[in-house]
Amino acid sequence: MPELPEVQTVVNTLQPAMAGQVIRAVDLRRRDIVSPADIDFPQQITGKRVISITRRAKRIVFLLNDGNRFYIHLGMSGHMSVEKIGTPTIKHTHLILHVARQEVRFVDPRRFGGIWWLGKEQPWDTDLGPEPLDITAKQLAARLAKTTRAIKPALLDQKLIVGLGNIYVDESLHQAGIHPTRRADKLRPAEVAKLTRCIKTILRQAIEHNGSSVRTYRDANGKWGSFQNLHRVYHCQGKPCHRCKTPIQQIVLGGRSTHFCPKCQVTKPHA
DNA sequence: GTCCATGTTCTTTA
DNA sequence: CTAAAGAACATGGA
Repeated sequence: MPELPEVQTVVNTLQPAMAGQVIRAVDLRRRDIVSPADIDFPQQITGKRVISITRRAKRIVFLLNDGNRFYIHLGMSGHMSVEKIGTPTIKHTHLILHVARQEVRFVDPRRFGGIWWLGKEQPWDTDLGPEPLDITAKQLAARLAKTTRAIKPALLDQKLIVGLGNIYVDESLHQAGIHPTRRADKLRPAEVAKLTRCIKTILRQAIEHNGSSVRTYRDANGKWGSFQNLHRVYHCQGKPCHRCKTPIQQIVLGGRSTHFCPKCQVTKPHA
């Protein structure tokens, strides 16, 4: 469920429930969702105050008053929910934090997500590329120039740029008029500039609409996002392109379902 | 039963 | 050696 806009929305909805509050009790129902495995996570966070909840890439980062940090990654099926005390738990509820007069829960059926303990160490995100809302066209161009892969799998690579997943790569490439199979290192500077602008526009709009609920995604208050109603290509195969009426196509690229307009998204740069 | 899924990481191949 | 392609992870819904 989670790409940058969805994770940002979850962060935004967790903040009122948790920021400045003490974690009074911790119920970790599956220890194996915490990395590294030898950390006593409940003991580390019980009684600590949550100073801030922020987002880096698709990670939800918690800073505690003792300087320790940890992050939650939602994986494919993870979600957070703020509940009244005693609300019946659903299947696959792995963690319950008792905060103020509420419970903050982490639920993840497929368990691709989890909790990572960071401690107080300074560098912890060196494996991640730059944030898409901050990146310049020049920066993105320099990174794309280093790979011969197709632009779509390149943009999905979190070492190259973070935050984008299958939905927002397809939507961004469509708005930029770039075919997903184009070689990343063969894009022209003007195309990369447009792509950079389109990525930012799409992500900002998606955040305004509280993300895309294409399957089961909801924010921590159980509210659905609405950006799925504004998708131009993702899951729109067969429907007429918004700009040229050509039916949207769906192919498999890099093992991922990929949606694009065969007319608007050119396979070769203009002469 | 089959196929597919908003993600990441490990293994295999070239 | 490196980069890229493919498989794997675990569960549920169509």
